[in-house]
Amino acid sequence: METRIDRIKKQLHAASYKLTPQREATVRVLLDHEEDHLSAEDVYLLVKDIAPEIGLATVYRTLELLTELKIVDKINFGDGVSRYDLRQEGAAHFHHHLVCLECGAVDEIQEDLLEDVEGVVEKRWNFQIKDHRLTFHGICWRCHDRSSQDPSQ
Amino acid sequence: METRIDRIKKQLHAASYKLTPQREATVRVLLDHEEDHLSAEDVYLLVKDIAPEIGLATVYRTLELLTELKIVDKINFGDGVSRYDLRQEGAAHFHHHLVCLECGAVDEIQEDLLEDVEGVVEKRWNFQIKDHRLTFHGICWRCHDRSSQDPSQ
DNA sequence: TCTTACTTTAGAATCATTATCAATTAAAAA
DNA sequence: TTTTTAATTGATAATGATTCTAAAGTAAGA
Repeated sequence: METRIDRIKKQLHAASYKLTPQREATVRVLLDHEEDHLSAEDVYLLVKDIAPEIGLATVYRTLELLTELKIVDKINFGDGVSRYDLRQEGAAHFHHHLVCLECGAVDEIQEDLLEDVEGVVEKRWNFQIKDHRLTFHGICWRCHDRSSQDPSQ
Repeated sequence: METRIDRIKKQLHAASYKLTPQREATVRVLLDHEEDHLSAEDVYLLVKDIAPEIGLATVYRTLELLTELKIVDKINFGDGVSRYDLRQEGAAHFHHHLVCLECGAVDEIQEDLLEDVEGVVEKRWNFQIKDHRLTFHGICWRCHDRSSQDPSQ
């Protein structure tokens, strides 16, 4: 069985990059935290557990490289740090996010939902869409539930 | 006739802030560059033309204040600086952006377009939407035209 | 083995943003 | 009008994320 790492390795080779031990460790961390939205610093700290000799600069370079190859997406929720998010394999577009203003949780929406909107934008603005970023800010279901149970709120 | 500045002044007063000369100069710059997406540094340089004694920190503070009052929106296109964009008066939500990957131009879409999508998200994910950020990355009509005229492309 | 190109590390440098603090200004109270 | 109080500002220092640099390491091909 071909693993996800193998396929990423092929993508790197196709662009004439090597999957060095440092790069592999970084990718593994991203795979192990697919649900999260890690900053470079977060990734660095996690990678150090499996490859203690790695340097922060290498993590930054690797993340940049993976972004270039569209294996990860770099995203910014306005808190001063860039976050890195693995793309679903084969996904044409980046998935969407729900950011809770109350607890700060970030949930993902894998469904596209934007087909119609993109059709309108392409035609009406004559803009050839390659990718998108869509983030909703609001109150997540957890905080919603919490405050409806708690009469003090 | 009540001007836009007057209305902003009222919004500040309602939140018990003053429209100081520095703040007024900053707002004027934003009004005069409504089409642009200025960084704090950009705003600072422009404000200096009409209020040379102003400090960079004050510009940052003013932009933060205006963001808090939802008079401007802070947005990040991934180039390492925050940009500040006046909200349309009375707009419930932030407008969308088209970022050209070729020439870097940023165009605005004032139409909402997301009503249906937001309805789905609110219901299906039980998420109470307060605002959104939507940016499309692709090729703008100008670059599109250019390359269709130029056979070398 | 020799050469070449790629990659890494550690730390310095850079750049945007935020914090500090004394000085200024404006409004409120007397 | 004077006094008091709180808000605001400007200069600059501090912070924190990210990028750059230079020397050393690594791997692959000739």
